[in-house]
Amino acid sequence: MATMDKKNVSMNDVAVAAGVSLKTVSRVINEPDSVRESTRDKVHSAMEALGFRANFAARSLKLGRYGCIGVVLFHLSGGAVDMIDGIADAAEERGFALTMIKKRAGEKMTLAEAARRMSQLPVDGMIFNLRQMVDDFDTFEAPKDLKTVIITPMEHPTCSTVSDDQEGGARMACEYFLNHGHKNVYFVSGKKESLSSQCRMKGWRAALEARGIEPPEPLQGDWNADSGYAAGLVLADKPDCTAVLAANDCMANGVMMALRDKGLNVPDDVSVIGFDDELYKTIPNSILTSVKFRHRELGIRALNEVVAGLEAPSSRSRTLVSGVLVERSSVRDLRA
Amino acid sequence: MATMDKKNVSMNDVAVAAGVSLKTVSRVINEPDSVRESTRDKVHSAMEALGFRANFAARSLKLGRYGCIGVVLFHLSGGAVDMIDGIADAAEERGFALTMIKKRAGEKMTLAEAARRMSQLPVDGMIFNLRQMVDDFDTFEAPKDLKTVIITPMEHPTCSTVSDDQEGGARMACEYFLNHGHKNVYFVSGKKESLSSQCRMKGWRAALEARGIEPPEPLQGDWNADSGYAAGLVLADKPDCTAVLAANDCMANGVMMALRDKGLNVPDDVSVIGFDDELYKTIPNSILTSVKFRHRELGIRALNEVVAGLEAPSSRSRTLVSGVLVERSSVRDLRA
DNA sequence: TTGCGAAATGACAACGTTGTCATTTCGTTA
DNA sequence: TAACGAAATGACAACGTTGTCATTTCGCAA
Repeated sequence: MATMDKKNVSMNDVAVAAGVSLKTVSRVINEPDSVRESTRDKVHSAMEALGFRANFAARSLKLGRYGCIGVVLFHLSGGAVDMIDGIADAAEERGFALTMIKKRAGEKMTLAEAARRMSQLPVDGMIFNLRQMVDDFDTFEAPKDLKTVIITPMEHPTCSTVSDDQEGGARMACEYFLNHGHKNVYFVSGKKESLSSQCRMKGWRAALEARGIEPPEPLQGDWNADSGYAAGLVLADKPDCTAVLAANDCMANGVMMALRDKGLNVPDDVSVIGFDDELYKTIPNSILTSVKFRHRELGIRALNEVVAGLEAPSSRSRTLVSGVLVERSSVRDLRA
Repeated sequence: MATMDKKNVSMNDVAVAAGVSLKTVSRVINEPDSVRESTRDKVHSAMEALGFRANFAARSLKLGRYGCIGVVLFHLSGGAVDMIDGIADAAEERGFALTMIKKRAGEKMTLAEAARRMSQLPVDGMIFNLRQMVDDFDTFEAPKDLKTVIITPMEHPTCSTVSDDQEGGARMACEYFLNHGHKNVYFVSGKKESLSSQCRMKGWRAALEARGIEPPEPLQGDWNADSGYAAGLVLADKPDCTAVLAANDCMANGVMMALRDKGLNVPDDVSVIGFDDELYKTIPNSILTSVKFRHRELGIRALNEVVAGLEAPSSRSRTLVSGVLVERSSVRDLRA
C-alpha cells in the first residue's frame, strides 16, 4: 500500500533523500565540521522531513561501547534516592545514561548473578549498591572487561569499592560526646542485617575502646521510632546513661520521646546524637545533633570511579566519603 | 603477542571452538530444545571455556528491539523511591531492564527534550515522571513509534497518563472530617509549584464546596515541619478551626506541635489529617490519620501500561490509583 | 588556463547477531 | 537394506551504523 511506510528511517534513506552518500550523513552526525555547510543543510532537512533517529544498536555495535553504566540495586532505601541522584547527575555530566536492574523482593541475588544479568545489557561498566551482606561477596570476580564498582562499606579483594565512612562517622559522634565530658556512650542499633548499622556500631565500639572505656551492651532497634522509644525507656532507668548514640534519627527521636515521657530532659539529663540528619524535616525546631552522610557525593564518586576505570577494568581502589556532624543542641557539655 | 587475546569473544569463536556452525550456537542460546543434547553440551563447554557473553548491540540490531524501558526522572523525591521500586519490579517480571536519565538540577527540561534524548538510547518505550508543570506539556507529541506514558496528575491530549488519585485522596480526607461532624476544614499546602500540592488543594476545595461550605484561605507551606508549625500557630488562634488537612505528614506534625505549644490538644480541640503515612517511622506511637498513596502500585501500573502499549504506541489511556485513608486517632468525632 | 595540495565526498567492508531456506543426518518402517 | 519424513544443522544475507581508503571537487598560486 502507498500508505505503508517503512518502519524505521535509516541513514541510507536520509542519504538518498538528500542526494548524498551514506557516509556523508554519518559525518553530519559525528563530525559536522568536515561537511560543507550547504551539504549539511540538505542532510538536516532530509533528516527532519523523514523523522530520522539514529539507531542505538547499530551505532553501539560498530563502536563497541554503549555509553551506559549499569546500576544494580540490591536494596532501595531512603538514602538511596540521593545516591541515585548523584550517580545520575554525574552520569549525565559525563555523557552516560544509566541502565538499571533491581533485586526483587524476596529474591536472593548474588553478585555473580547480578553481574551475569548486567553483562547481557547495554553497559560499559557497572555499580552495585550493596548494603547487606551477600553470600558470594568474597569469592566474586567481576567480568574482566567490565569495570565494576561496589558501593559497600566492606573491602573487596578485587573490585573497587566506594562507601560512606560510617565507621568514622560513628567514631566522630562518640568522640564528640567524650570531648564534651561524657564518660560513656550507649548505642541503639538498626536492623541486624544492615551493614550500615554494623559499621556504625563498630565505630562506636572503637571510639570507646580507644579511650579505655568498656562499651555497654548495645540496644537492638529496627530503624523505626517505636524501637527507639523502647530503647529509650530502658536507658532512662540507667543512672550512668548521659549519652546515647542512635543509629538513625528516627530512633533517636524515639529515644528522646521516651526520655521525656520518663521525666528526663534532652540535653540537660541525657544527650543524644543520631544519624542522617533528617529529623528537621518532620520535627519543628528540631534540636537533634546528627551525623550526616553525603549520599549524593557518594553516588558521584561511584560513577566517576567507574568511568575512570573503563579503560582499565581490573584496576582497584577504595574510596571513603566522610560524614559531617551537624551540630544542634541535643548534646550537653559536662565539662566545667 | 601470544597473550594478546582478541577483546570480545563472538558466537563465531564459540562455533569454531565447538566444531559447529554459527547458527547452531545461536540456537543453543535461543531455542535450546532444537539442538541435540550432545551438541548443546559441546557448545556450552566452548562458551564456558572462552567466556562468551552475547553482544547486546548485535542482538538488538537484528531483533529491532531492546528489552529496555526508558525512565525520565524530572523530579526525584521521597515517594519516587517506592515508585521506582514498583517500576523496576514490574519491569523485571516482564523481562525488561530500565534505562534512566534525570533532569539535572537547575536545568529546565521539556518533554520534547526528554523524548529526544531518550530516543537516542536503547528503549522500546518510556515513562516520564513529571510532578511539576512543564512548558510544553500540552503541545508535546510523543514519537510515533515509542510508547510514552507520563506519570502526572494532569490529563494529556495524546499520551497515556498514570497518577495517584491525589484529588480523590484529599476529597476522601475532607469527607472523613465532615462525616465526623466537622463544619469546616483548613488546609496547609505544600510547595506552590508542586502538582501534588495543587491537586490535594483542589480535592479539598471540591469536597467543601460539594457540601456548600466556603473553603477558608489555605495556608502556604513548603512540605517541611517548620512551615507546618508556623501554620499551626496561626490556626490555633482561629476559634472556628476544628479540622486541619495538611498536604503531608511532616507539616501535619508541625501543625500538631504548634497546637500543643498553644495549649490545644489533638484530637480533643483540633483534628488533623496528613498525607503519605510516614510519620510513624519518626514519631513513636504516632496518632496521625493520613492519606496514603500506593506509589509502588503506581509504578507497576505505569510500567504495565508501557508494555501493553508497545505494539500500539499511539493508544491512549488514563489510570488513576486510589489512595487509602490510614485511620489513627487524630480525628475527633463531633457528632452525638 | 593549468597544476597542485587540501578539503569534501563516496564505495565498501565490518561489527555480532538472527531469520530464511537449503542441506545433512537420524530414526523408523516397509 | 532401502526409502522416507522428521529432526538437526549449516550457508548466507541482513539489520544500520562507522572506519578505511579511494576518489572527486575545491581554492589558490603560477
